[in-house]
Amino acid sequence: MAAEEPVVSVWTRPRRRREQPALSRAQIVAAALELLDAEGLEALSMRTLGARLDAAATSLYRHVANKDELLELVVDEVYGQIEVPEIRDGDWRRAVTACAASTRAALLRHAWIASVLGQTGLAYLGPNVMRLNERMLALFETAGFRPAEADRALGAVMAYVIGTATTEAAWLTTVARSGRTEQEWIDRLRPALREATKPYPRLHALATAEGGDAETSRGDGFAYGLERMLDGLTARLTPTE
Amino acid sequence: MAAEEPVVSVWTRPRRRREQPALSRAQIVAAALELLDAEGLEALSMRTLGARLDAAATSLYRHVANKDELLELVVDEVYGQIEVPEIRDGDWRRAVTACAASTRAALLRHAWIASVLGQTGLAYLGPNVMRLNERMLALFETAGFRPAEADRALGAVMAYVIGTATTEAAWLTTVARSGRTEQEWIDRLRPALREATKPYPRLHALATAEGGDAETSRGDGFAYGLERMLDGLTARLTPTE
DNA sequence: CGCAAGGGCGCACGGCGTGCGCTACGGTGA
DNA sequence: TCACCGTAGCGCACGCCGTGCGCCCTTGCG
Repeated sequence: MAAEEPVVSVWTRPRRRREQPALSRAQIVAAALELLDAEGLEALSMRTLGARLDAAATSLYRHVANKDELLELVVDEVYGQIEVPEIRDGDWRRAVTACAASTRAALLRHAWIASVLGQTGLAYLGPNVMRLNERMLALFETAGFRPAEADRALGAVMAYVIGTATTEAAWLTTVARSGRTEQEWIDRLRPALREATKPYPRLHALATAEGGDAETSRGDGFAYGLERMLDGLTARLTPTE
Repeated sequence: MAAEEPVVSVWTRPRRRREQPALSRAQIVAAALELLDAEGLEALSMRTLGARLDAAATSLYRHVANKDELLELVVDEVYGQIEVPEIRDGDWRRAVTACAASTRAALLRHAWIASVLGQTGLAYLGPNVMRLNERMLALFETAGFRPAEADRALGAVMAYVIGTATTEAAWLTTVARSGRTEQEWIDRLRPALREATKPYPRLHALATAEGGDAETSRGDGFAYGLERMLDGLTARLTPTE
């Protein structure tokens, strides 16, 4: 990583091609994403990011206005990883469920994003976010919702997914900082939890109950709430009376 | 605010009373909350907070381990503002709806919290969070859910509320930074939005449609999703067949 | 072959969180 | 009454951070 001998002859000097200016926005965003995934949000500084790219921190500012803008770009990159399947056999629930799972997976794969969503929200106009929203909207309209309600329905599902994933991501970040596996961390936390929940009988009962595998338990919880939300939305499409 | 003449005689020197040690954890948390509400997350530094309390930054560390811990305390304080009503006439939906509205209101009243939830989540053991969870759990159990499912149901509703409120809070933070009212900001943004959504017919239609009052529209969206979630949960209590 | 454009960088500024060790105050036992 | 000691408050300093400024060198163009 350290720079080589500074003495370089004219012949060995690396020639920088202007067509590939050694630094590009795409490269910077990719490196930032990699660093964030590997070391978390607080590890991302313009200096360390520059070092990863063999560049000075200030060089980045030729390609990115500031750190906040860089984060917006990285977030949009993550949204680009979310898949929206086509509806098969008119089964829109299956499609929405798959899309929700893909979103949750993307957010958990990049758990640092939970801290960033509170700043950017989804209000900005990144191309991947727009494309994603358009496709999801199409999905709900195909399911039978009129445009205005499709928007509401999409918002409801996404709010649930984001709420779940945000909470999970925060938890996973805490676990990761502890340097242990999720199960180890839980086992280690359990005595304190049992003690702390003593004044609260219902929480205490839950804390005492056996939990099974932590990861699948989280997945089940996510699926449960999503099912309920979809049940409620389905009822809007097929009035029972 | 500036310190007075440094020359003080023995007689005029202010006497510090040990019974009220000039600084207390509660005071610090209260001042931090005030500062966060007034100026946002990035305005909170240990130095400025100290200045607000006529104290040096490092003095705060006698009462608080570090800034992260301080934030946890403030978050718990906010959760203390959430009200959980009793169930009247067996109408648990009304109670849950009121509780959800109270939660949303608290989160929007302190919009900076959206950025912090991604770090702390709800996994920590603050007394107000515990009390709140216990009472909400009781609410769902009274509604008829068996304990394990009551936990899931509560988690689902809270995830939705947090997801909505987080997104709204991020939006409100952006608006606040612009120094304009929400409506002004929307009107100003609309041309850019219309332009950006051109390649996406469905988004474009939504962007072009008249919106009515922004704040009530947000409230309606929140109510819509919550209703759907509660519909889905209700179905679990009263199997149709 | 000279020149303008612009990418990369060294430097510096002001601000951050926080560890360390000193000071002085006030309650306590002799 | 007085010496003592636990502890709140603070000044200083360290190593980070984001980022503005102005210089230099490369490069493609006329």
